[in-house]
Amino acid sequence: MTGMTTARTSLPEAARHLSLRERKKLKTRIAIRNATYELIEEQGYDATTVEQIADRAEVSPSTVFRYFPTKEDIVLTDEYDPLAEELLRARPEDESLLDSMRFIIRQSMSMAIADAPTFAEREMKLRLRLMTEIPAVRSRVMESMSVTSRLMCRAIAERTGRHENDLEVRVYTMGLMGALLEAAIYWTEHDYQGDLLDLLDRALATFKDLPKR
Amino acid sequence: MTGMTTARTSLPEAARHLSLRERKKLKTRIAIRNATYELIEEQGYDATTVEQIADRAEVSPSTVFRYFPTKEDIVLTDEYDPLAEELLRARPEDESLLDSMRFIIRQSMSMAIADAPTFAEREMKLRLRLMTEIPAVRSRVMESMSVTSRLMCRAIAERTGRHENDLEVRVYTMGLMGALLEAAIYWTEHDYQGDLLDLLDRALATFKDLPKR
DNA sequence: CATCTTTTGAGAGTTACTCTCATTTCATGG
DNA sequence: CCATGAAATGAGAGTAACTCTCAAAAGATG
Repeated sequence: MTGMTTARTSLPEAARHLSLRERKKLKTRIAIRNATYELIEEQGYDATTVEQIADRAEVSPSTVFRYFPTKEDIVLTDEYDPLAEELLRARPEDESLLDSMRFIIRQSMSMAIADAPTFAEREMKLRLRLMTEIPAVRSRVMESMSVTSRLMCRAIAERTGRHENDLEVRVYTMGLMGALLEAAIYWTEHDYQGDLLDLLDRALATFKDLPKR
Repeated sequence: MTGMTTARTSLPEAARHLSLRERKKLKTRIAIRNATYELIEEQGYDATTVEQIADRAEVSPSTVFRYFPTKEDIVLTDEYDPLAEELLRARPEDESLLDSMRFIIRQSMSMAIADAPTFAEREMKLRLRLMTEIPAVRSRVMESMSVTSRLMCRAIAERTGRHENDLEVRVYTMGLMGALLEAAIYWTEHDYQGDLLDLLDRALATFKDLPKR
C-alpha cells in the first residue's frame, strides 16, 4: 500500500465521488490514452502497436480493446461532444444559430484548456496532425463528425422549430461540422499559424443562418 | 481460342483502342468489382472475404490488393469524380455556382445511367446502403468526400476569383460535398423514396452562393 | 524468335481485432 | 470480517486484411 497504484495517473477532481471500480476504470482509460500519445510522439502512429500500448499502460491487449474499439479511437475519443449539445441548448432562444455556435466553441475550448493547461494544446495539435497525416485516423474523424452532427441536429431542430430529421436540418448541421473540421485542418496544414478561433469564426461566417420553420 | 476469356466481362466501347495489356487490366478490375458486388449481395459485406472475391474473379488475392488498396475501395472507387471537375469548369462564367452544381449533378447521373442502364441504379443503391450500414465503408466515403472536395476547390476557386486554398473556398466546398452526401444518406434511410435529384436540389438550396473575390 | 518489361501468383509475415474461459478484483448483505 | 455474486481482467487461440519478396508467366519490342 505505497503510492504505487497512483503512480499511473492522477484523476481530475470530478472523479472523487465515483466508486473504486469506476475510478479504476477511469484510470486505465487515461493510462491507455497517455501511453498511446507517448508512444506516437516517440515512434509515430504506424510504428506503434496495440501490444506496445498495452505494455506501457500495464494492461493486457485484451483490455485495450475492451476500452477502445479501434486503435484510432484511442486517439480520437473525447468527452466534450455531448457537452456541446447541452451548451447549445442552454443558449438564449433569440440568439442567432451561428452566434450560438461561436459561443459554444469558445466555451468548450476554454474548458478543455482549464482542465489540463499545457496538455490540452499539445494533445489537440497531435490529434490534428494525425488527422491530416494518417488516413485511417482521418476517415475515423469524418465518421465521428457525422455522429456529432446527428447530436447537434437535435439541438438545432429545437432552435429552428423544425424536426431533427428534417433534410434541411441535417444538411445544414453536417455542413457546419464539415466547415469546422476543414478550418481545423487548414490551421494544421499552415503549421498552427494564427488563431484557431479566428479561423473557426471565418468558417462559420460562410454560412447563412438556417431560417426558422 | 474459344470465347472463354471474354466470358468474364465485356468492355465498354471506349476501351477499344487500348493495348492488350491495358484491356486486360481493365477487365480484371471490372471482374473484381463485379465479383465483389455479387458476393456482397449474396452474403453481406462482412461475410465476404477478399479470398472469396479473388476466387470468383479468378485472380489471386495478391492481385486484388494490387488493384484496390483496401476492401472498401473495391466498392467505392468510381471513375466519375474527375469528370465532375471538368464539367464544372465548362459551365458559363455567369451562371450561379449552385446552379452549376445542380447542372453537373444531373449531367453526371444521367451519364452513369447511359453507361449501364439497369446496372447503375442497382449499384448506386447498394453502395449507398453499404455506406449507411458499414462503418468502415462510411468512413472511407467521408474521406473520399474530402478528396473530391479538394478537386472541386480548384474549379470553384476559378469561378469565384479566389485562391483554391482560400479558407472560405475550402469550407464552402466541403460544405457542399457534405450536403450532397447527407442528402444521399437521407434518401437511403427513407428506402429510396422520392426523387434523389429533388433531395439533392433541396440540399444545395440550404447554401447561399459563395460571393466572388 | 530472343530479349526486356510488366503483371501475376505463391507464400510467409504482421497486426488489428474477436471470442472464450478461467482467474482476479470489487461490491454487498449478513 | 467473511461468503456470495457480479464485474473486470488476462491468457490464448483464431480470423482476415493487408504487406513484402521472389520466381514464373504474359505482353511488348526489335
